[in-house]
Amino acid sequence: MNNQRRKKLEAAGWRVGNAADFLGLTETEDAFITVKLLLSRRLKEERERRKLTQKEMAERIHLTQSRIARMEASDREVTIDALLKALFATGVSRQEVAKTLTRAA
Amino acid sequence: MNNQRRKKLEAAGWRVGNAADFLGLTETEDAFITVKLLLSRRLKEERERRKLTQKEMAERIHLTQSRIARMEASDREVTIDALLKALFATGVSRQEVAKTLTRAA
DNA sequence: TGAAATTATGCTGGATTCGACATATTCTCT
DNA sequence: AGAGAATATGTCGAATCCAGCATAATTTCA
Repeated sequence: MNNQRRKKLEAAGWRVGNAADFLGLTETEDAFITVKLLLSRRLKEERERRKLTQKEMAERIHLTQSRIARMEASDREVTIDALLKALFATGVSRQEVAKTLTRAA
Repeated sequence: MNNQRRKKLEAAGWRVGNAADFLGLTETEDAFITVKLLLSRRLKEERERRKLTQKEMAERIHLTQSRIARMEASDREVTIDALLKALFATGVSRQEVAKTLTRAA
């Protein structure tokens, strides 16, 4: 199992090594997790582009460092709602978000 | 206040007639609600294009009619996560979702 | 008009997520 | 290696969301 897939499964709440390897993800789950992954990556890119630490980023958009960390990790408990709010608060436009979603998984 | 704005405010949990008219929404809130509105519209369009009732639609993607109704209404309690899952379950692709987000608010 | 179908809204208990803080782990230098 | 910065993870109470069911309101059409 490659690393990309491993991360995707873990984000979905799977523990690598269980039945997911055999069952696979449904297309719906796959598309959903991909969106989440793309948005979390974009959030991290935005932060790095601005050369900010997670702490600094958090302060600017009124969150905590831990929350930013989990968002960037595309953690299970993080919703797409939360990611979008963070991206918009960071100044990313709706059009840019749309473009991000077209990226290859 | 036009109808578009009224719906947007109500979706955000405002009761029309309160201070929102004077304060306005922040840009972040506005972008977020707009995304939600565009996705809920798309969901309704998909259903109507297939000439399905909410009940039929609900059965196909394993939800209830009331849930579909609230999603299409862009109800406050409905998350973007839920809307995306419904859209993907309906067969809309990630690329199509992205395109939907570029529509005019 | 009025019955049937369709859509919208009220409610509730259980599950999930959020924000916040503490602490652990990893990374980056010298 | 070791200090300090940066990032990741554990936990918890409060807030929010979800599924499901009942019922109200609206629409359709004979």
